[in-house]
Amino acid sequence: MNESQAILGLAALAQETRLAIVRFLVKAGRKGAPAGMVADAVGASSSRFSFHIGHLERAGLVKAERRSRQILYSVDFAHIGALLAFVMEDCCGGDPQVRACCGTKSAASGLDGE
Amino acid sequence: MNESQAILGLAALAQETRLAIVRFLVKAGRKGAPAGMVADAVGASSSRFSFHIGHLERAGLVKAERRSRQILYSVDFAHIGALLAFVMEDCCGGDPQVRACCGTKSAASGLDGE
DNA sequence: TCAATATCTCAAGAGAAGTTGAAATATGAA
DNA sequence: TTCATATTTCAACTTCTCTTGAGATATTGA
Repeated sequence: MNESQAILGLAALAQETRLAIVRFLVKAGRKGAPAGMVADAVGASSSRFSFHIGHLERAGLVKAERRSRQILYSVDFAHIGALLAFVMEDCCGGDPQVRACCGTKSAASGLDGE
Repeated sequence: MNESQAILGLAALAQETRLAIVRFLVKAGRKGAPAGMVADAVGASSSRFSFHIGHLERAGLVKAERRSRQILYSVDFAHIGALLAFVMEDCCGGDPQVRACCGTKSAASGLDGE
């Protein structure tokens, strides 16, 4: 993960429709979900979905695999992890307060407990 | 941290000049650095710098404090932490592979050891 | 081959983002 | 007040992003 890859990844996540796609695909897990189902779930037309999933794919955040006439999309969890690691380490210098938020279930953000 | 705040934050980081500003301010630490020094460091004109730092400030990633005729900018580490936590928990469902990248010094990204 | 299904690509337009240089504002010193 | 310093705001421009609808491509089955 270098700087331009990170910028691509951050820009890919910084959009409502694309964030919704990622969220849905995360729920779908490693096996992924077909394009049409994801497009429906996020309320996007086929061309709009294609535009955004292409963005996510170019950024490396999702992977595609053709299964007969469908295309299954799935999240590349390792890539998202590497993106977060880049922001935390390379850009924030591994600052303890930043790391604290992620290390153990959103400790510093006060979202939830275990 | 809600979704629109997160999108603002991600978009703020997804730009070369702004990422350079954040990096420099992270090095400057809690006490921050004056606008002119940061602008110089990242090679931006005063108006260009002002445009981008305004973006970062609106996103909540940096804070400003006037010190006589200078304005000191500093990173809001807690806010960046909350942003990363949002992506990890709320958007990636706290997936173990994503969390592994950040929990213990970029384990899964293979960047460095302790 | 023909039709149906699933998805992608293209072109056009609206709107947002980024750059530039000039002018405005705020602060402090002579 | 006048000047110098530090920073922001504005207007004009170019470029990028997003949306829409129409048409193209790929796959399967009759």
